Amino acid sequence: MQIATWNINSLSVRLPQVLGWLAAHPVDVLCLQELKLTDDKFPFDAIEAAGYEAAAFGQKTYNGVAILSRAPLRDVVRNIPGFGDEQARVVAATLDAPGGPLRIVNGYFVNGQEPGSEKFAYKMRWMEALHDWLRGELAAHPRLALLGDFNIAPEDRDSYDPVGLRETIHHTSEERTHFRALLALGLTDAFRMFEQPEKTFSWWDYRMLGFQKNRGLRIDHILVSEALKPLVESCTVDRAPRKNQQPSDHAPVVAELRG
DNA sequence: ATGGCCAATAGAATTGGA
Repeated sequence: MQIATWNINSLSVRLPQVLGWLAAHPVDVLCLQELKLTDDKFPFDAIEAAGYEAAAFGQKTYNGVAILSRAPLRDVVRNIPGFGDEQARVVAATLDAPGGPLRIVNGYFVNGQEPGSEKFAYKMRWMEALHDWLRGELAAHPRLALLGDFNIAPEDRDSYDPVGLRETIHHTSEERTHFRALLALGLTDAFRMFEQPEKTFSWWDYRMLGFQKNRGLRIDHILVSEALKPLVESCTVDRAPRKNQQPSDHAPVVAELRG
């Protein structure tokens, strides 16, 4: 089976591209971020017609996440329990898969704007809360995958300019420490389980011909638990949708799980 | 000179993204 994540930067604008991509890549699970719409405007009918159930958690203008799944979803959690958050950034759900129940956690991590800013402090608090909540989630659901837009380039090789951008947003030591703390829970970056082309990224700035020059970052990730790790057969970035007319600035990341 | 684009809101300029 295949699980995927894609920050689509407005579902209203990108719904046709999402449906088109799903038609060509009928993944079992697709986690979306930056819906930028409220749940009453979520296109449940079009998603259902494409063969998917959706657990949506949106808000007006900003943020918003959803899990699309071919199998029914249950035990849906919206945002991090106990962490009061005005912003819709997390949705989690369980589905039945060949090897047993699969827990999907979809996160739209805080951008953080600039180190030292209030938004950066919020990013740190948010990641600490996510980390602490995930410890229990992993204990309750050994077969767990954390997918989403992490807004962190975990290592220098995940950035087009690691020297020029050292300690800037997405590259700071603090952010990378938080990323490693997630790994220390027993999660593995599925992308790095395999040989990958140099300079593989998942986001490119709309400005400055970012995509054409491959000036990008790898900030969208799929992390898998110890129980899932032996089942991962591949993990790739699909650059093709970034070439669409009116593209999202992010590309989908897809992992193949055996079974 | 450190930007240039894109989306939402509103109905022009601002906020946020990364």
